[in-house]
Amino acid sequence: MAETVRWLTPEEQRAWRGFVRLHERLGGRLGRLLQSESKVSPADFAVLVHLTDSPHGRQRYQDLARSLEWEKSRMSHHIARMAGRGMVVREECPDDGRGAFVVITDAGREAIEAAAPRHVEAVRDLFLDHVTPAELRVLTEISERVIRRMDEDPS
Amino acid sequence: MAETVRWLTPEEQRAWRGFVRLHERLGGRLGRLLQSESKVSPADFAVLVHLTDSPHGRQRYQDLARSLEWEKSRMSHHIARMAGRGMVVREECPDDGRGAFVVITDAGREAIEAAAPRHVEAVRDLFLDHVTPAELRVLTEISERVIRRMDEDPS
DNA sequence: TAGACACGGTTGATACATCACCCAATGGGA
DNA sequence: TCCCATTGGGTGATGTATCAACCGTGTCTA
Repeated sequence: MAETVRWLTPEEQRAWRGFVRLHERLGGRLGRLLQSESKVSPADFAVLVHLTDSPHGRQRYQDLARSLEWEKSRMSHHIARMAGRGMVVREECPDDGRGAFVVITDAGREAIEAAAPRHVEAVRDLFLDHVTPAELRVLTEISERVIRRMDEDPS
Repeated sequence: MAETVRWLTPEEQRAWRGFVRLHERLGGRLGRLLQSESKVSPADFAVLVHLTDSPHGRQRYQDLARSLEWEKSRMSHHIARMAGRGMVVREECPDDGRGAFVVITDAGREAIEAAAPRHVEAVRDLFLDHVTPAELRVLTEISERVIRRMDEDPS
């Protein structure tokens, strides 16, 4: 079995390593920047973005988890910590006795509004400004195609 | 200041989110696969790959940290855990009283040789097989260009 | 040759992710 | 109507990442 492995060609190897490293570095910098300048971690940021995108700044735990592709356990722990820092609150759901909402607070809105401009600027400085529109289209297409494949085949 | 932010255009937004999500999903799957089938975490895997690439399967902590872009602290903690599991050993450095080597063990070699084929196969199945050679070249170029920029400007 | 400073690595505290379970509410059949 | 599988969420243990502070060793220079 091990003898039939199709190892990566040099170009494939280079592409794959480059891709992995790109994300590592980019993610690292953006994360550090967010955290150092605004007391909002990348995870916090993602949660807050989704909440501000939702009506009344509220979402069910599960829906949030699905759109962030987090496990419910992670969501639960993380929201608890964020609630502890006053950025969100947990709210019971009257319709469904089991369910719960997570709702953004004023402090949460302030936090993300403070963090967003620097974040967007950094995404530009570090990434978008160095990619041509044509390349960007290729990247978008690759990403969406591969993600679609993974959706179809939950392995 | 907040008024002068160049927010992302819809295409940029789509590209950026796609890129971020692509890595999240791909990384998640590959990591889970690695861990579930071989008792080697993605971090372990990276360390072992670098060690097998080095003469005598040994490298200085710092060198390893630099090429993986880890902090020395992370390296220290992680190697300690890997040593606990018998995949590597720590070795004093005679030339430099401060320094130390990390050396792969036979068990470490077995572990990575067991894990690599499945990993490569998954990288293909999930990613490379869905990207054309031309797209792959674009991706490589983007990655290397952006990484180069970050090297030049350590912000 | 004595400081002073840089380097290589370690440690402990804290935050975070994941896993394996748990629990209660729900909703569909038999 | 009862039963039971499913769903929405929570919990605690464990492994991992990050930060800051630390320590001994090496190196440079006054």
